[in-house]
Amino acid sequence: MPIQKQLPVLDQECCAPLVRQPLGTGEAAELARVLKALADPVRLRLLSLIGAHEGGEACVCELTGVFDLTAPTISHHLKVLREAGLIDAERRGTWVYYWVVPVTLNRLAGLFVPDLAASSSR
Amino acid sequence: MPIQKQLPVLDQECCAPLVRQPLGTGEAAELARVLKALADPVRLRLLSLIGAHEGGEACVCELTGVFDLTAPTISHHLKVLREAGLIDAERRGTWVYYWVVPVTLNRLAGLFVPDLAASSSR
DNA sequence: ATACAGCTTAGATATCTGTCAAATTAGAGT
DNA sequence: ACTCTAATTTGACAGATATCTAAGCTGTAT
Repeated sequence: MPIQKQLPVLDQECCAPLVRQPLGTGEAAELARVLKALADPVRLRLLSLIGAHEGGEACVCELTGVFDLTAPTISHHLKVLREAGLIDAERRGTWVYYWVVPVTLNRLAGLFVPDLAASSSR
Repeated sequence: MPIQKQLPVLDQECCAPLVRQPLGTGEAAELARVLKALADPVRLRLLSLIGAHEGGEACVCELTGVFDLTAPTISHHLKVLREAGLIDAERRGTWVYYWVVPVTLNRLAGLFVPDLAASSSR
């Protein structure tokens, strides 16, 4: 009975969970909220810059220069990412530091990849 | 030299690629385009319904009833998903059938999970 | 042919969103 | 106290978006 054993394995490893089981209304609303925060070129790059930055965090002053945008605009995008739970921030003296919240990113990952149960940090 | 061997492994398996290396401007723009298509509760559910439907495809007539929206609105959302390359469609007689394009979904998956090189179908 | 059902397109509208300039807050260092 | 720098908030505005109604298109069946 090799077939019976093969199917369950495929069931776990194949295909994005998103397209394996219909998403509920509530789930969809919540996920859309987070995806919407991510679905912007500037915010994608901001998140990426913050996450990839040395120490896993970045000061706003290190982010503004990268873009051809004013400080208020960057601040706005950071706020959107923050309210979506994708990043968090803390003021330390003169500067404000931002870092990525792994849990929220992993929730999105769970849409595309099965079995990501307890992913590691960062 | 166990450390030298361990680091490269972590480098491959840990953390979303998105937050490991800064995203380029072009990449970010392209990804944002696809994410924006996905970042809507109705479209998330549509994609999920289509993908999870028997045979991997669904007729529009099977989708409209699920939502409290008019047919033109559903049609609009399907068009957005289609133009993002997330789904494709074909008319067969009276009905139009939609199915998920795995390649595009996998490109998104690659943001969150490393090493997803050649993922399987659907 | 005519009518009907499935689906899309076109046009209209209210809401949301990205951006900037100006004003505001918060801390550091004279 | 004052000033300078870092960052956010506010207000305004142009452009995008989600939704609807009405109209159009494309097959099937009578």
